Amino acid sequence: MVKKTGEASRGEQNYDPGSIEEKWQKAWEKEGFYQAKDPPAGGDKAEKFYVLIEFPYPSGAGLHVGHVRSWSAMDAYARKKRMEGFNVLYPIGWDAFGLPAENYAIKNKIHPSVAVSENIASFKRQIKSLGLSFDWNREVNTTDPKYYKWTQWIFLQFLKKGLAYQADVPVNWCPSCKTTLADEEVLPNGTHERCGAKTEKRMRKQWLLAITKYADRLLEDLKTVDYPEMVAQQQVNWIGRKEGINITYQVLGIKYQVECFTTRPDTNFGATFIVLGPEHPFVASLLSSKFNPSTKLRARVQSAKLEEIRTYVEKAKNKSEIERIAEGRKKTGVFTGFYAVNDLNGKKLPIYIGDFVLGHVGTGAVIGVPGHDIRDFEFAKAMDIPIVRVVVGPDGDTSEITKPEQVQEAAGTMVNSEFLDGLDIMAAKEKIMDHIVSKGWGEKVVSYHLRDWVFSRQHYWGEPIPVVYCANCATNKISNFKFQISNIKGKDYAIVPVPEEQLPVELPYLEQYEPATTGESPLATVSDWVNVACPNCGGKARRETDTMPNWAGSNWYYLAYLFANKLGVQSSKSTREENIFKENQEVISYWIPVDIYQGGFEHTTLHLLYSRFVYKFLFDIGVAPAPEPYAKRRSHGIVLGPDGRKMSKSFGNVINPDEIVKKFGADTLRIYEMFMGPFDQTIAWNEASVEGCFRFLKRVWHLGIIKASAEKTSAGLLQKLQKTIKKVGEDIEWMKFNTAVSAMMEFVNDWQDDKEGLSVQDAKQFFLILAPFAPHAAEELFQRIRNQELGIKEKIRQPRLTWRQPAHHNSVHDQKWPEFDASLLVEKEVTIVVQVNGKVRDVFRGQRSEVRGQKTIEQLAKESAKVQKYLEGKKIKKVVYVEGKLINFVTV
RNA sequence: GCUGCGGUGGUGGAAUGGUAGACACAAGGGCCUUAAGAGCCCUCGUCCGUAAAGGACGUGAGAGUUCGACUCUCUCCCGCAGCACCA
Repeated sequence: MVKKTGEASRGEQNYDPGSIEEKWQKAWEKEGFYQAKDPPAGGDKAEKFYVLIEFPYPSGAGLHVGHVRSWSAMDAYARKKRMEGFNVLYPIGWDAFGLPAENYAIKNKIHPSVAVSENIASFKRQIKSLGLSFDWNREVNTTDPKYYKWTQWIFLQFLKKGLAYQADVPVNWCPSCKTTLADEEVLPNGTHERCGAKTEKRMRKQWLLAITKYADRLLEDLKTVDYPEMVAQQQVNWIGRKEGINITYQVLGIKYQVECFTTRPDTNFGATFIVLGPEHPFVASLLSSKFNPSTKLRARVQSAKLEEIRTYVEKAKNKSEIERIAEGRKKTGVFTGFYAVNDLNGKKLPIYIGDFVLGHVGTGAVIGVPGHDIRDFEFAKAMDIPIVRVVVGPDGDTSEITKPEQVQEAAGTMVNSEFLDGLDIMAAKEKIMDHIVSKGWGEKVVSYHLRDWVFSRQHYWGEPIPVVYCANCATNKISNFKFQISNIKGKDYAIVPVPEEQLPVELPYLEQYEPATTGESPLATVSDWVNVACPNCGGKARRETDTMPNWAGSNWYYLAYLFANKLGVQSSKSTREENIFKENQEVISYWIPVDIYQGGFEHTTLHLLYSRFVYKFLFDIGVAPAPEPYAKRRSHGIVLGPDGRKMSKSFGNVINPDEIVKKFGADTLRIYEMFMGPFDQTIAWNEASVEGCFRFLKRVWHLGIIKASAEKTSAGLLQKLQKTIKKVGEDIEWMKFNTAVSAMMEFVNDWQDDKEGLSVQDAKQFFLILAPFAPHAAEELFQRIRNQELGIKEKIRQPRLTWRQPAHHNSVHDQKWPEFDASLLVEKEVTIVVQVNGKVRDVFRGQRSEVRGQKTIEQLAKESAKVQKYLEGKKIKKVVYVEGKLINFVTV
């Protein structure tokens, strides 16, 4: 834009974010202003502060205003911490492996590696236009071989410790696309999100990480960290620790025992049946051709009966999610013909198969106590099994249980239970557990909802799992053989880890990266990559073709930032064993734990739990310094479209941050996103309100130029300034960004109303507290006022900015966070509320020195006609007086 | 069903036991302007009262604790999120 000289000065009076924001962004970047300092050997004692945001997945859709919301807020937080003198680390990187990138690539016919680097470039440009104080020097990218070398290394450590293992697990299979699917690709109705075909479950050998081994610690250590209640509770539920007992029941007539897990052994005298899940091993052996019941039993298990069982089990196993939901909680089942015996009372318990019993929960077999468990009740009703009452609830009902609402699940007193009678259920539980254990009928166990983490994907765009399958090693058990064995199509293979010095196992560049129709990863088709010499015996071997899930790279990225520039310095030919974590111990122990980790609620039981697990493992192998990675976790609410719906292309309600920046500037966008509402709450976008924030900045700008040179700030305005400094500081600390902004708005309103305005010194103070929120405007105003100052004193005609060496010492962002003058906070004038029976009847204002003392106030209050009206003819029973605040007359 | 969070003007929200509705948006009116925009000023919970004064009611519903409750306790209703036939 070309301006005539004469207009320049007038032009500069107007707030024009376009003309200042980029200029400052460049200046800050040039100065490396936001680069965190690693602990200097023995020097600098600046306390560290690690602010972490969840690194973005660089999607093709570009930056979302939701990103902006949380990053701006955390940026304000980080900036304030910096101004308080902390050595702040606020890094960013890219979580770029995984399905979304692969799908985006398939859809747009761009290779994922190309798509990712394009998307990163545009994300970067967008992020940089927001003036966020990220330390770009530490950028990491999970798809960079230098990075995933260490993701693979971590996997090998798991393997070494036996915590990575293979098992047959059900996977989602799309019969139409002929590919395995991740859970997130299957819609809740059981169909494939891309093609809409009904998916199936198939068993497949997968890699698993033994997170359940860490369940207790993941649970226990939640007490040592500061997470929002909702997040901590969700993890507790997800881990789902339950103490109970596995009771063994002898099956009558054959040599077989059924184990049932229960948390309610106290009700065991009321047991009338056993139900096995369709996946239970007894069911399988019953149906297998090898099953050969004794002649005596054959009478009971007729082949017709077996057919019935077979049909039921087949049907149950093939039931889709939809069918189960459609059936609701209706119970079905089939009698096996077998009985087991309850050692407690010698009762015969018929054994059923029912699909409400899940194979993976407990022991996959349930002891049925229909009087005291609603599902058991429903099953008993459906199968016509007797119901026995063994607990009397608080309602004292001792009648026969015939209706679901009579089922006594909670608190009560034992009956019909021999030596337990009369006991409270909790006491009974203790007593019977000891009894059963001492008799050898069962053992106390802890069960978890959490299950081991399936760590394989049959997709292209992920970290290759760094192992090799070698048949020779397996058959010949070459030199101190220590490998796990994998049986593939009937043949044994040794699972040979790729030697650490050969990492990374690079993902080969593939033209055809679509999921293969064999159910294998597309990598399986690359024979010159797959076929490899066994690192152990040198013989012919095959690489693992599965890749890691998209969570793998995000498990440790917050550690990678700490030595981002040292990733992959080693030459690939080296034979030296490296351990980048060990080599960077000093840096890691300086920065860890993360002081505040900010991210979405949706990651609570996924990324957040997984990364805690991985970190604990790193701690156990001696490369991480503390038992928990994140000291504090906070989550942000979602930004919805203007229509109150989730932003989505199909609704056409997506707000593009670029457009807001273009129209109003980054500062307005940042302020609005912080002002829109409480940080952890879901809020709909409102463009009109964005304009309000723009108006606020325009006002600040205007006042900063014309009303910031008073000789002395008036007492009233000065006090307001002190209050605002205090409030803004506290609100940032409490992450109440919305009220911090409104406090500044209040102040600016007062500033505007004030005749004289602020003194230069006081105006600077205001720009300091504005700086974390509107970094560009605050910087520009701060520099202008500074130039003005210098100009007056030193007669330097400096048209621009005093950005001199050491440059950033002049920046508003390198000033000390202002302190408020507590003595000025005390209001000279106070308002005393006069209440009669708690209702406000009058209000006094006056000098604090005058309007004080209960006697004085009581006197004043009683003189008020408004108050008299309500006291007339009443006897005052009590007077409540709060100094400087209120007086309340309580009448009879 | 379980767990967690929430319910306050036309709207987003503020108020952590002491004047409910800060701040902002929307709406209405005015000033300025040839006009538009921008900016500035005023009104703005509901009802009664003539506009003022003044009054009554009011934070999902009901009860309780308290001199005093949006705030604490209990019961219920509704909404959101996560988990869910978890034995």
